[in-house]
Amino acid sequence: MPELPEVQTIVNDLTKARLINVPITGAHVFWQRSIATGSPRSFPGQVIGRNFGSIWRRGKYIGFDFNGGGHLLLHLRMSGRLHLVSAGMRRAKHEHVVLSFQDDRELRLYDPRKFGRLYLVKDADLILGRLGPEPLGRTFTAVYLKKILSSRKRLIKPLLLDQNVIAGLGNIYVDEALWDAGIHPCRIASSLSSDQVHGLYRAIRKVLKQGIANAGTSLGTGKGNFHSITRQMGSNQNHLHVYRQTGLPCPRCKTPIERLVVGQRGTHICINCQSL
DNA sequence: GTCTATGTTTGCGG
DNA sequence: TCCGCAAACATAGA
Repeated sequence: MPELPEVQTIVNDLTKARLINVPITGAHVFWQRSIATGSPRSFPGQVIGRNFGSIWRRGKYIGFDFNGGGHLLLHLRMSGRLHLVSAGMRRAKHEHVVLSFQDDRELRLYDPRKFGRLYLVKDADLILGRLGPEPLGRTFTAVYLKKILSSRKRLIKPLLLDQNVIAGLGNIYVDEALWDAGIHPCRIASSLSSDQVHGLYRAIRKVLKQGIANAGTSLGTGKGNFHSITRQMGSNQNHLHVYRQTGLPCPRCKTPIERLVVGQRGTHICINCQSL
């Protein structure tokens, strides 16, 4: 579920919440498989008494650096969220891991589908080492994108979703970027013209920046939506051009948006703007 | 009630 | 290398 803009929104809110340097006084694991490294039973002992020195994002991972060394990494996968609540709050259904802080706040991993994972590691590269560049970072340039695409025979959409090529794109923002650049998701990556690669490069950065500016995309109506740590919803769902807009007119040419499946993922396109 | 889709990643077999 | 599929799960929506 959370892609780069949603994860960045969470990290921004965690930063504002001033959790840095607040000692961890308790840790409880209610769903063992949420802890992906070591034994879940040893998890509390490894974090209690420690505190975070910084909180950051890499791809779709949230990173917590411990003062004194070591990292706690979190991937929210499909349905994971973080809740920051006061310690007195009754534990809600699906809150599977709880970190308690000395100032009576608790950070809780809420994850109905239980795919989210916490990693406790000495070396973050163990988990993040294979990720591609940050699409909003300095190493992600149009030249890099052109080089990557020119050697690949895969379809452009599954390639953009590959975290080892670019870190952080997911289904929503790939559909939006391809529409913005006027590229069909089934184009062979190496077949894009130089102009199309440049357009795609700009589109990727544009849709991600817009997603962050809007504090993420919160789809649907129920409590399953994306929201940040204080349950604040994002507003980017009001600015989508094709994603889940099936049947609605294309904002550029009014052709109805169509839904298809590409690489087993629901895909939304304007067949007029994104011809094959 | 039943069926299907779901924003992610990994690992398998071909 | 690449692709398709299944699995890890629960819930919303048709």
